[in-house]
Amino acid sequence: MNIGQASDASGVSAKMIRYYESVGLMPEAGRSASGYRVYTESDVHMLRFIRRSRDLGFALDDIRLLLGLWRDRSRPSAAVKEIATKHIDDLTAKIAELQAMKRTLQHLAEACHGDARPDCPILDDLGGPPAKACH
Amino acid sequence: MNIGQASDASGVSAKMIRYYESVGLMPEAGRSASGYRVYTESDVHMLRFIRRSRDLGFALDDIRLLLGLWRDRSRPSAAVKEIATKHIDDLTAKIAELQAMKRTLQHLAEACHGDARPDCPILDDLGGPPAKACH
DNA sequence: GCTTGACCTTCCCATGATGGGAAGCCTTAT
DNA sequence: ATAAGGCTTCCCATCATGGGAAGGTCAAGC
Repeated sequence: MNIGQASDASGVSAKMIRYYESVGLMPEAGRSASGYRVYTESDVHMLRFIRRSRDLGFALDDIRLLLGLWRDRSRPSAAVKEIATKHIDDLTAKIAELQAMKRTLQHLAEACHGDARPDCPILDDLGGPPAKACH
Repeated sequence: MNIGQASDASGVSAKMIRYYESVGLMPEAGRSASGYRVYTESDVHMLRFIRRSRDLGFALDDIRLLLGLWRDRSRPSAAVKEIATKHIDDLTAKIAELQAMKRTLQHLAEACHGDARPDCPILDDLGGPPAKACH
């Protein structure tokens, strides 16, 4: 199968398939006589694994580890869970950060008339003292 | 005031101050006889505005607009509120995306023993069919 | 005056994951 | 045989930030 078919079958763009190969996430693909990359069902399976991992927000470095554990059929599940738990913690922190931004902005936006008048608590806050908005 | 002092006073790194100038977010700074950038209190004020805006997650392009409105003392507050509201919507979408990842990962992690045994629902999901985890 | 250390300058490179596009070769169907 | 579409590599761009090198400047102490 050529890269286009592997892309369609896995949901990973051809561009990304080449990139994953270049950074060692995928093994070097076989080549046809004319130099085209050739993929097997097993490769497509691995690409789907990567795709799903990316969809869950794992970084490529994490996926590298996860792929290693996936291949190692005697891995301890604790090793996998550890990576996942760490990622959950990262997500939790990121979510909290974004929610804090959102909360502050909502307070400011609520206080802003949003009409033709120029006075604006949002700009007042941005330009004002480094005091934190209350909540 | 030199760039180091402006950095300390604004909380924006010297590296970033130069960058903001290079992309036109800050006006070109004045220069001393020897070529050092020279900053005024007003510049520091603008840098703090940028800093605060970044802390709230605004992109530099948005900050460019916000700075324009800040300077324009006859702006309609609606213009400011529109930018803020759009950003709140972006944050809301991003938060939802991360929460969906987190939820799925939590279900998977709960189902994983996390011990020395090799069977692992997390890897099963990643390597399995593209079916969605239930919730 | 001269040295030293802290500061400043510009320039290049790296990040992370992805896409765009060009120039050129290969394959397949008409 | 020709055209269309797929493949190759290579370079560039994103977005905001930091690291670091090579070299000029300033201020303080001797």
